[in-house]
Formats: sequence, structure tokens, C-alpha cells
Amino acid sequence: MSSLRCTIAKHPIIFLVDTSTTLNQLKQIHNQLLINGIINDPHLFGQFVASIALNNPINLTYSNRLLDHCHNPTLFTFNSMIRAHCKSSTPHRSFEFYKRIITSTHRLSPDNYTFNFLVRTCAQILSLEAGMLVHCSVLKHGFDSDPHVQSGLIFMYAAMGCLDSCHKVFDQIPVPDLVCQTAIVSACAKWGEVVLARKLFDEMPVRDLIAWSAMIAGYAQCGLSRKALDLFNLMQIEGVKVNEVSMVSVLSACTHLGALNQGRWAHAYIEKNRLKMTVTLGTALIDMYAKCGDMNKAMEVFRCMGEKNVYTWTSVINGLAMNGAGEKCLELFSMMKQAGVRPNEVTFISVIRGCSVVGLVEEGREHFDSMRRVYGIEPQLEHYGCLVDLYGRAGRLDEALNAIDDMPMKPHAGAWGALLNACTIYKNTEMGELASRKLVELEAKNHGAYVLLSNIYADSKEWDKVTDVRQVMKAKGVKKLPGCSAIEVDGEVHEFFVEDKSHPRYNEIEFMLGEISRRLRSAGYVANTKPVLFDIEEEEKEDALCKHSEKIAIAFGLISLKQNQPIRIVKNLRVCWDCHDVTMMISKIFDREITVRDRNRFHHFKDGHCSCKGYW
DNA sequence: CTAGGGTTAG
Repeated sequence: MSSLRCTIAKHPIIFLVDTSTTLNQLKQIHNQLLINGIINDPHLFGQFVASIALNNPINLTYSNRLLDHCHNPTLFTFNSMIRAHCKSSTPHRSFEFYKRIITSTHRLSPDNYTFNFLVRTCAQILSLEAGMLVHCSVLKHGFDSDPHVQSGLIFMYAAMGCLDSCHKVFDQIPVPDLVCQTAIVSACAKWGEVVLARKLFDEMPVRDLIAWSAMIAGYAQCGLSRKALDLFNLMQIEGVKVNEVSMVSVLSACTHLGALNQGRWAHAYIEKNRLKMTVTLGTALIDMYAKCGDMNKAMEVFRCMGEKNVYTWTSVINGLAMNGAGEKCLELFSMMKQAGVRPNEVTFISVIRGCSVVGLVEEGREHFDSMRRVYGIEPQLEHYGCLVDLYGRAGRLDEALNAIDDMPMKPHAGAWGALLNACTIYKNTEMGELASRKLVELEAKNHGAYVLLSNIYADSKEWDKVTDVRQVMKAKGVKKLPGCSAIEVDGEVHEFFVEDKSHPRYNEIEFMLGEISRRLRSAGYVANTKPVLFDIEEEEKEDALCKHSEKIAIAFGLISLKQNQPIRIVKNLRVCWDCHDVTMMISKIFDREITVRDRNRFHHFKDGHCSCKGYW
């Protein structure tokens, strides 16, 4: 037990109060104080109350009650109470103590500490109204020149997404210190002004570890993972020491890029430099391995971790679901509950997905129902979307539709999209038309709605309707989102977009694409290819084969990786039917293991088959 | 006697 020593000025009694101090122990200490007469010393008693509040948020109620017996609590006492409540489950109660300061009969007046804590309470409860009132009081009392309060205000407005206010506060600081500079960099990166963030970062006269971490995290959060890793390299070149917090953002960037080798390097770095394996860092590692396709390693890290929180469990459960290991996913969920970790709304999304990928409909439904019944979590749009998917993938289309009808809120595009996807798999034209109509009503330019509908028509050879859909798409200007696939070769991530010819080795890639095409055709596979997008001409189909980003990436993998090295692709969209078919064939003809992570899940291709068994 | 900036799961 790490005890926090709270010494009372020159008094022999030392309080040992921390998060594990029980109520009974507190009462014993309280009695000790009574015996020693400290209770009559208002200043010391105020400190006692404060020390409980600060070190034992669980017993906040106790210090609240004690405070009522405090005859003349000091500003220190009140400040401590505000600070303690700020991070508790009842942050709004901070304001009660502010009120007691300003209405105090002992002529107390708030100081810079008071406002610093109050500002953080506002950030905590995300109340812009409260934040602006506190800001006014800060100005009124003249604490806007205090650097702690300044950074606090930037932090608060950043938490609420008021970037303009962040800038206003920052611009009025004559000489912002390192902390304020970092706060504004972080705020800009968090809310889309990442270029400005970088500019401010570059202009900083001194940059410490936290400043670097803030900028790296900013890139990672914007999805600019490549830039995050580049900056991390620069940071190392400049000789700035890395710690466990900065490593989390680095791992997060690796995760999004699917850069397994860089992630492995980061893991080795962590162990070699003995960075503290915090829960957060461990969770980031698990997520990295899981989303880069190495689920075994993810499980290994998971088993080695001592403390596991809801993030940790959810990461591993989600990883198993994404990799199609539904049963294992449910096993871990049950272990999580046994370990006494309470699942939250995110956990349930992964659990129901896990059921969905292996067709465990009844289990999935039970978990969905248990959300509200057992855990008091109201299912949100996402959960209903998962439920529709659960029924839909299993071919139980009527129940999927019922799930949509049962939604207490307006069904979102995700719900209809899940239904439409199911209609495509099970070739239900009628319901598919309904789903795509609803989808288009919600999102007029939803590319998927048109593509899937036309797939249904193409499957049932209704070419006229296929043409109609095509014309509507053209008329509405519906454009396909640009697909992007990434592949890591020798620790470097290469990105390919649709029809991307910009790679320095494109000549070889093009040659390989031709080779793929020839070998698929000679093996008689092309004839089996489902109608791509529309009833396009044979030549166009051939052309389409070379267009999609994952095919270019796979071709690059074939020319740049050794035969025994698996080809691992990360795609920003979902894999299309055609690419899925073609990749299965490539895995057989070229005798390669290919793993594709699309935005939904993993596909492990081997010997002409895919781990998803067409169930996606 | 109390404070500030960077981190994880959908």
C-alpha cells in the first residue's frame, strides 16, 4: 500500500489516508484527533477534511459531512474540496464550495487555485455555460494572468470543442509559457487545425517530451498516422526521451496503419527501455496486435497484464470479433464479468459483433437484452445496427426487419445498411429495394446503397434495373469514396489509392497485375467472377481488376515480399465482392497467405478460401 | 499546506 503522507505543520500526528482507507479507519483517525484536541484547531481540522477529500474520493461523503462540523474552514479546505470533487463522480458539487467561499462570513475570497480547479470541473462536466461564467469570474478577480488558469482555460475550451475561444485566450497571453503553448497545439490538432498545430509546434522556442507527445498524438487522432510516426522519428533524432505516454500514440498510429513491424519494434523498444507497462500502454499494445492481424500476440500481451480495465477487455474482445473468433470472444466476455469488470456500451458492440460473425444469433440477442436488464445500459443506434446485422447475416431477414421496427429512435443509415447487406447475401430483392430506398432517403449520396442494390439486380439478371440505378447514380452525382489500401514492406508502409500509378515501382506493379489477370484467366477463374458493380463489358471488368486499391497493394506485395511472408493489407473501406473473390483466387494460384483488414473485420485468405466464409 | 500541457476500446 502506498500511503500518502499528509503532515500537519509541526504536529506529531501524520495522517495516513489514501484510496484504500476504510470508513472505520477514518473514524479512528477522527477519534485520535478528538483526543489530541486538534479538532478544536480550525486550521488543522480543515486540513484533515481536505486530506480525506484529496486522497480518498470514495469517502468524499465523509469529508462532506465533516466539513459541516468545521466552524471556520479555510480557503485551503474549500479549494481542496473543489479539487476533490472535480475528478469525482459528482463534479458539479464543486460549485457548492465556490459558493461557500464567496458567501463565507470569514471574508474569504477565491484565489488562483480556486479558479484553476473550477475551470477543470467545467471541462469535466462539459458545460460551456458554466465554463463561461467561471471565465467571467476569472477576469473579474484578475486571475487571467495566472499561467495555471490560462492553460486551464485553453484545456477547458478544447474539451468542449470551442477552438475559437481557445485561440482568444491564447492570443491574449503576452508571453505564454510552455504549458500553454502545448495546450493550444493539442487543442488545434484535436479539432482539425492540424496544420496550424504543427506551425505553432515548430514555433515553440523549447519543446519538451509532453509537447512532442501532444503533436504526435494530434496527428494520430486526426488519422494522419504516417505523420505521427515521422514526427516520432524526428523526436528520437533530436534525442528527446520517450516515455510510456508518448508510446501509446505511436502504437495507435501503427494500429491505424496496420504497420505490424513498426508496432513490433515499438513493443521491443518498450521492453528494452523498460518503459512502465501501464494499463493504457498494455491496452494500446493489444489493440495494435489485434488490428494488425496477430491475435496470438495480442492474447499473449493480454495474459501478461496484471491490471485490466474495461478498455483492456473490450480491446481483446473486439479483436477476437474482428478476427472471426466469435466463441472465444464470448468466453473472454464471460471472464471479464467474472473478473468483476463492468462492461459498458462499447463492450457490447464488440460482443454482439462477435456473435454476428459466427452466427450465434440467440446468444447475441441475449447479450443485447442483458444490456438494459442487467447493466442498465440503454441500447443506442449502434447496438440496434449490430442486432440487425446479427439477424441479417444469419439469413433471418424478417427478424432483422423487425429489429429495425422495434427501434425506439429513428433508424439510422447503419441499420438499413446492415439490412441491405443481408439482402445482398441472401438475394432478397424486395426487402433490398426497401432498405436501399430508406438508405438513400437518409443519405442521398450513399454510394453503398446504390452498389448493393445494383448487385442484387445483377444477381437476378434484371439488367434494365441495373441500368436505372446506374443512371440515378450519375444524375445525382454519387461518387465512390476513394479506396485506400496500405501494405507494410520492410518496415515501411506503402499506400495505394484507386487507380494509383504514383508508386516508384509502378511499372513492375503493372506487370504483376497483368500476370495476375493472365493466370486467373488461364485457370478459368474469370468466368466465375460475379458481375462487378454493373453489367459491364468484359474488357471493363478486366480493367476494374486493376483499379481497386487492394489489388494494386496485393500486386506490390507479390513483387516485394518473399514467398513465405504473408501479404497483409489494410483497407479504409469494405472489401468489394470482386476483390474478395479475386483475392481468394490469388491466394491459391500464387500460394500466398493474404490478410486483408477492411473497415469491418479481418479476412484471412489461404488456399483459395477466406476465413470469413463469405459471411461478411 | 493545494495547481497546469501529452495516452487506450466502437
